[in-house]
Amino acid sequence: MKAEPDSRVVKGKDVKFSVDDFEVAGTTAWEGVRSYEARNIMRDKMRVGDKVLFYHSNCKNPGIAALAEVSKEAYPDHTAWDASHPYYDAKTDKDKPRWYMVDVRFVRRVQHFVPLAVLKTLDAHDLEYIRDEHKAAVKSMALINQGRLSVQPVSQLAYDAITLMGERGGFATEAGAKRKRAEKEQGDDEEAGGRVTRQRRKR
DNA sequence: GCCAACGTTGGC
DNA sequence: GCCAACGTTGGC
Repeated sequence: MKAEPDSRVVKGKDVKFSVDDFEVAGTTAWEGVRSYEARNIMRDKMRVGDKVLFYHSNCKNPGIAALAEVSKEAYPDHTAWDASHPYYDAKTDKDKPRWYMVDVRFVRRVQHFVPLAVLKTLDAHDLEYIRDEHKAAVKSMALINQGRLSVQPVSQLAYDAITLMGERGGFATEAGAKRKRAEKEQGDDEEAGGRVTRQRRKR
């Protein structure tokens, strides 16, 4: 589930909700979702106790910041009927709720923030605790392939991969990852060069 | 600030 | 119901 950690004013109200805000709130109603696909996931799939990854979105360093869980199943999102609310929807009436929300309970921060940039380049990071099936699961995440969906399903394996990363870390910053990739490329070149040299010597 | 991806709107 | 135009999301 994605939230924006940076201040952004929509219709006179700040829609910021960072991991700090979440920790202070403890439990929060996931108001303001106005996408049918995201709504359907909340309404039809989410059940009390389901694990949640809390994601920092639309910010300098997007990624997973905390673990949470569903604490109340879907009920109508009343903010859709509040004309002063940033996500007011004039076209929905109270007799026929269109938008729903669930309650989500903060569990804990991840020890190591898991940047989207690292998830996108997992292959380059060589984490000893990440298996190929983890990599494949992360690669097929909606987070990577369907950037706009703010509430989305996570497979068990992708969840395992991300929680492991959150516990164990060991991945470099993005700058570090770039350096590592560059080094790897250079190493490959030298290796290739070495082979050519040996072949030449043989001849 | 740019722009790709994707959702919504509205003319026909 | 098609689809072009337009708006929004959100990473970079």
